[in-house]
Amino acid sequence: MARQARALATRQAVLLAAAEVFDERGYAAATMSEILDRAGVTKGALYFHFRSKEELALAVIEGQGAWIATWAPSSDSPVQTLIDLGYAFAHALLDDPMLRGSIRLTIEHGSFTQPQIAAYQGWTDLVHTLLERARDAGDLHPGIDLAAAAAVITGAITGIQLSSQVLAERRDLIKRMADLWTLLLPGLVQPHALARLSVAERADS
Amino acid sequence: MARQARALATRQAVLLAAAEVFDERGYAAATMSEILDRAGVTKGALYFHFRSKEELALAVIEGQGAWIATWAPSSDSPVQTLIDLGYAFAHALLDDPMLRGSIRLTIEHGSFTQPQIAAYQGWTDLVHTLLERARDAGDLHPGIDLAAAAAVITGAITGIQLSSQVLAERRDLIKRMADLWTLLLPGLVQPHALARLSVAERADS
DNA sequence: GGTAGGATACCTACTGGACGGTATGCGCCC
DNA sequence: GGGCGCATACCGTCCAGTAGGTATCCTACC
Repeated sequence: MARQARALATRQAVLLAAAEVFDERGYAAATMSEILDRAGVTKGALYFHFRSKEELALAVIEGQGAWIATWAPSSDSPVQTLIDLGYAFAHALLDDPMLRGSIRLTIEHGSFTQPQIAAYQGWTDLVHTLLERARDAGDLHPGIDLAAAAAVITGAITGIQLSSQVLAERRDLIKRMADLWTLLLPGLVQPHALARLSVAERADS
Repeated sequence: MARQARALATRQAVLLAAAEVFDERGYAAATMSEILDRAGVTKGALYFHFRSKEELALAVIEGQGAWIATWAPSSDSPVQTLIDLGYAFAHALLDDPMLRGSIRLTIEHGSFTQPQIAAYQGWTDLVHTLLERARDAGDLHPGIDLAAAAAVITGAITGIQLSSQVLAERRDLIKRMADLWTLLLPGLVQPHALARLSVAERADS
């Protein structure tokens, strides 16, 4: 697997361009030509690295896994970490074309079905783990169904992000995220824990 | 505008088939041929009623407006009505292909941008109105930002529905809706009002 | 350290098919 | 009998993917 540095660079260029185009047009409406142009690469180069349009899309979707993998807890408090995760995700959506394309492809449950489920599951698992820690810390209301709460939270964030994109090109995404936590947290965490949380975005990571 | 009955029938057949195909494949991946086949109609008939693929899609999106227009409040309590609206929407998503296609097209912020915003806005306005009534009835926490809450609720329902579709083909949609209300309501309504609500689906409409 | 030779990385031109849309014609209801 | 409603055949375009060639790099042997 001793690849050349140049090869890795073009591969990355293709991935980035593909993520951008997929994000803007969606899978079916995206054309290889536009990806080619934007990457500054020829067809031969692209099809050397990716055997088909679908394989390219799958590689873009994989970007989510990479993002999750590099993410690190930001606080001792699990719930605060969950809130911060939401904001980190929001900022990544605003800044990182790779994640944007990945998210759009995931949301478009289209021809390829399996990997989307994996991507969704990755987020839900992450949230679920944080909720478990919060429960063990005694921060949550007793009797909360963690799996249900994790599914609702990931689903809600998905929808918030989507509606913010359609209605305002994500300009109000951060505010919408704050609004979501304001509404959700009272049903999730106990008052004593709620008092210690910063619902608005915090200064540090 | 005295149209023939037959014409209206084929127009409806085309709309229904289009909604189904758009729902299953998305706008770009949907082909006119498949819509034609499923509607049992020829190209000439379709293009007599709709001048282009885009115009057909817009007509499908309009189905949402029709659904909202026919919907009627189910309870004296505004919040209960809001909850019931969520379940009614969920059932319509499970049963009504027209609404399904319309929702998918709305979610796919694609080539045509304007009407999606209108569709989103229709839902948000409806929720906003119900929240206003709830506030006037003294059911909500004081100081709640109604516009923000309306945006979060519609966004969250959008996302719940979407993740339920991707992960479980909407099989757990009703449960997810119940989970959402369980989490959301404590942050929205005051305890005395919460006690009177039925979060789970009710027997009547 | 120079070069043979194979593998890696990339380029260009092309193809086959599908797709949205149109032109034209024809029967049937009012 | 005229226009509404539909049928059929056709067209130009565009797109994913491929064929086949070329350049660039790495390794190894002398």
